[in-house]
Amino acid sequence: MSTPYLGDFEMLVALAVARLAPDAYGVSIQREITARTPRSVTLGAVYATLVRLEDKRLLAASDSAPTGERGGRSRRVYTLTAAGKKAIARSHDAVRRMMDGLETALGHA
Amino acid sequence: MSTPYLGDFEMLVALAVARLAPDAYGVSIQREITARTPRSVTLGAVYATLVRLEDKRLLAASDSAPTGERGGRSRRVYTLTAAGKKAIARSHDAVRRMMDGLETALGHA
DNA sequence: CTATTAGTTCTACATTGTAGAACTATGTCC
DNA sequence: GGACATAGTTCTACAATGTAGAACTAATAG
Repeated sequence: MSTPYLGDFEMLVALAVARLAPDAYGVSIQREITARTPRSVTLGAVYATLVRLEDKRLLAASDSAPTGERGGRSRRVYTLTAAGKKAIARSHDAVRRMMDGLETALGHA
Repeated sequence: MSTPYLGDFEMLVALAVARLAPDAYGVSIQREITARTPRSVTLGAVYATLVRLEDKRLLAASDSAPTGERGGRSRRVYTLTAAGKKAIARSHDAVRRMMDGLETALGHA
């Protein structure tokens, strides 16, 4: 299959990974999304989505060393692959094209 | 439930309805999406999504009179409700906020 | 060695995405 | 009016994504 389109939540997770690089892992991703959007996000949702994006090779993962803080165990850290960046671009592009010239009609100029 | 977030395909269908008003119906919506994006779309997918968006009161439907053309039977015509416009704005906004300042990092300046 | 904390995985289910076949209504032409 | 072509919609069935919450694991502090 060629580069897929991302689901809406996959899109947010992928963008969070891009923002947080090179420190994107489950907890920081959840924090980033809830901080920047009004959307409420559980950790379960984030982790499930990370696994799926990794399966599709849109993200690559590696395990970090423990942090030294109390409870600071090793993190599973994600980065975007080239295919991942392409998937973001394609998905966003489709929306952009459908929105083109529609701003006024929708009332949020 | 307050205004929901749209799935990625729901978003494209809702935007097509906005573009095509007041002539948005199954077939024209499919045409619009395939014309403006590289995404392939079956009619089954479009109709299923229209029903779901109508159930959620994001779209309102009415039946038109037959067109007079050969085979031109009555169409089920859709328009966006206020809640529908809000859902588009909310969904797009979440992505916009997550993308903010990220353009260069993703390589599609 | 017990408590506390950061982090991840598992389980289960709801919603959304998708394709293709079946069906229905309209007009044309003889 | 009845065969037929055509525009349009609905149905059926399943795959992928979204979601919540509980369970689990690994680390440090005391």
